Amino acid sequence: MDTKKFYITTPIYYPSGKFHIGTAYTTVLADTIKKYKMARGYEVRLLTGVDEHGQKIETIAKEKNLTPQEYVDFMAEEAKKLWKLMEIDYDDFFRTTNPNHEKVVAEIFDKLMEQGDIYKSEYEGWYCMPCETYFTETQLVDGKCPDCGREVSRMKEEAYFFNMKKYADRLIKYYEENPDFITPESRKNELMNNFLKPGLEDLCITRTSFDWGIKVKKDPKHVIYVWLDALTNYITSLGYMTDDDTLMKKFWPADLQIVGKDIIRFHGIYWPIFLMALNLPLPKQIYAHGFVMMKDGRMSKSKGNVIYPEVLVERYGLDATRYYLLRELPYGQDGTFSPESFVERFNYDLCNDLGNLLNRTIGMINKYCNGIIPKYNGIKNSVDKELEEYTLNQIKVIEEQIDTVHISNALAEIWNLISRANKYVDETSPWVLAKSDDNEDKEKLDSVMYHLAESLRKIAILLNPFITHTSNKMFKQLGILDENLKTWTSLEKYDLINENTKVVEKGEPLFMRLDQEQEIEFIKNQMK
RNA sequence: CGCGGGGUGGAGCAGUUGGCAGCUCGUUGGGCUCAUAACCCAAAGGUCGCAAGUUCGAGUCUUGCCCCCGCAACCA
Repeated sequence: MDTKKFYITTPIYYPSGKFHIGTAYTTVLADTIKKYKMARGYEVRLLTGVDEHGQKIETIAKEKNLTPQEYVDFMAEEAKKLWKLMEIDYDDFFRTTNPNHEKVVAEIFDKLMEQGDIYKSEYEGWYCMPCETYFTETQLVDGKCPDCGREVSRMKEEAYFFNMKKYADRLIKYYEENPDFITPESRKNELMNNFLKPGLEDLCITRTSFDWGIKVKKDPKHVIYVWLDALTNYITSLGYMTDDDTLMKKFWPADLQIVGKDIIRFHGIYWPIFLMALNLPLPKQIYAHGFVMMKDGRMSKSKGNVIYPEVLVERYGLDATRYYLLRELPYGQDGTFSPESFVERFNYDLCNDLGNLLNRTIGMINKYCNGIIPKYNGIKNSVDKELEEYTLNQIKVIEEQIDTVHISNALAEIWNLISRANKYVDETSPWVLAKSDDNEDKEKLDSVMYHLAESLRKIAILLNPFITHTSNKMFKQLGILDENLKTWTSLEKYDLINENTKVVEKGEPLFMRLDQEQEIEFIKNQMK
């Protein structure tokens, strides 16, 4: 029996500056799905990395008095540091300056050239001399360079083009036959209506105006321009067109490629067409997420409203940061970051609902049961059955949400489960049962304590892919050490907790309540 | 008539195939005391952007209009 595989990718990020919270979001999202799939028994491969070539990198490096290579070496380390801080469990950190990648991309270029998919022509556009950059008509601001505001001139240069038109019909058909290929659906419609239906234009894939990139072998004054270079990382990472393509055979096609909505066009159109040209299967699903917005619009340094992930992780912990990001961005849409909502989610969701549920449960098991979780004794309270049924149903709901990448909804559903358990405490009033000498009440009390402990065990399993540290702390406080009780498959059962499972005597709060005003002020001061 | 998204109680949002308008926070009142002054219940509060239409019935479909945001091709 071969294990089920799952290949998930993030984009390779362009290291033109410090990585911000949006980049962290994409990566945390992918990492969470990886952890979930692993819990469900898949062999998962997660790819992330950096896209290191291009004019902009060349320019920035020059400004810093570094060679482009020195600059990207530095930035690659920065990215790795951040992913280490955020405990991203990637399997390959891909860099487009990888010599093997450079070699294969050049070979792919030749292959496509021979096939007749690439042809030589002329690229024409508005050129800004000082910036050494081409712009399209629509990019210009008042007919001037959008970067420096100076005059631009109409220029032509020799360039290679990819024949997109040839594949357009095939791609349209593929969209129609695979409704879940591009998600959310609104993005698919956007691509279909704006680009595919009106007819694709051929894509310029080389430049001669800069040097930092992969050269065309037979025409080395041409540098392969971003997309053919960057997109192919998803397969060169797997050893495509090398002596050892074991990984390629095993993991391609990708199961889920996560991208930001800004680059969906490239992933939804050019990438599949490149794959068709290479006669490779297309990824099963591409998901475009929204942006982390600020109250006053997009994050930008000029607005001084940028928040960096390190700040949040260092002060509030990794789990709070991951939870916030994953919870705050709705499916396929933008979400808003605000200091207020960060502190609120921390206090209400993490401290009050989750942390307090664990704390009160541990407290009661110590007070009423000498710290031992009672043995499962079936349905004793009128609401036991309802709680069990609700829980089992919620698990299905949550799985479905994660499977369809509705991560925020999945967390909301987990919190419904937490709320249900808090309500259960009130419904059963264990403190009343504890005062009774009646034997039946004693059994009822045992049942309540078991059900609470079991609910928390399940919640810890469900939360594990999202906030692993918290999940592990929960297991520890509950005295659940047996790995078999931490597996996803163990969610099906209700009576697994062993006799003589001893909870900790004094439960440490999972999250300490924040001073609202003080912390909002703190976060505001960190925004630049 | 470029395309897409959005306009729902004070704030932020859900609302699948049309069928009594929901959630979180806030407000007000109550309950409980196991717990991190946490938890639970209840109430108040909405002409669902505007107008017309289809229908027994529309936030949900059609048409027109008004606002906000993003994209518009070789800019990651």
